[in-house]
Amino acid sequence: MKNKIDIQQNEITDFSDPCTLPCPIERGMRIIGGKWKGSILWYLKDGPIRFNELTRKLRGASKKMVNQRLKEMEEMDLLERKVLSTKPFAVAYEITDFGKSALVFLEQLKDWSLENNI
Amino acid sequence: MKNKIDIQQNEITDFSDPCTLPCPIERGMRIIGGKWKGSILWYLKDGPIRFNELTRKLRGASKKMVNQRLKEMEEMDLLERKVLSTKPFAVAYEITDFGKSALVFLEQLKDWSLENNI
DNA sequence: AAGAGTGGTTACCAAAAGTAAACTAGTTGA
DNA sequence: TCAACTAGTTTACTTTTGGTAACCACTCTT
Repeated sequence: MKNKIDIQQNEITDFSDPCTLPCPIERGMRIIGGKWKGSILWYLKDGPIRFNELTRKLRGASKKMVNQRLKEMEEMDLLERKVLSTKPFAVAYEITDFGKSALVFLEQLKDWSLENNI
Repeated sequence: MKNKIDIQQNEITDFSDPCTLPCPIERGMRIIGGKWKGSILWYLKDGPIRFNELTRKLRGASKKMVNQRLKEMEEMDLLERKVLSTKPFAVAYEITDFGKSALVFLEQLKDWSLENNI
């Protein structure tokens, strides 16, 4: 995870960097709000999932996309990539504690979606 | 707001249309998750705001962007555009009940951001 | 009359994001 | 040996997004 820059204390205002955005909602959205990110985290909540399985669940997303998102989310410490020493080898993606902390509000988003027929 | 298509009952799977996405989290994200949308709604929660004021608050967003987002959000019934008959004329943007219903989880997102130093 | 503020619109351009399809390389079962 | 599955990577292409800057009509202040 990138270091946060305290925008109260200095004048760095590079708005292309999510960490310098003034609004915490905006900063949060840049972490969790990307295309597919929320869904991926949601699918991971019940246990590790393997790459192809995840791609199938996220119907409509290409392999490249899924892989890109997974890499980003691993860098942000939302999930972990684990290579299983099975034969043939497999890779499982597992949610981290930080990732789990985001589930609270993803659950609310899900409820909001369903309640409002979105 | 677009009509929801019941994906349980038919086989329409146009994934470019948010409404046909299988995951409610993904559908919700397409409504509220865009760049600046969350912040705009958050700034509107304490009362109507005028265009230029909003643009100034959203430091880093261009007039064009703000206007685009406002139009989208008006179409989605998240907010209302009201022309005030003052001289010179002014425009105020006001949050709707539907918009207010999203504030619950935006608040959670804000807390999550602050708790995790995002 | 000039300058600033209101709320935008427009044109142009660059960069980012997303897509399908082919390809890799190793393993396994028929 | 061949097809299929694992987890991707690469390519080539199209689409979307976003940014700057100029412009507009109107009004108010100086």
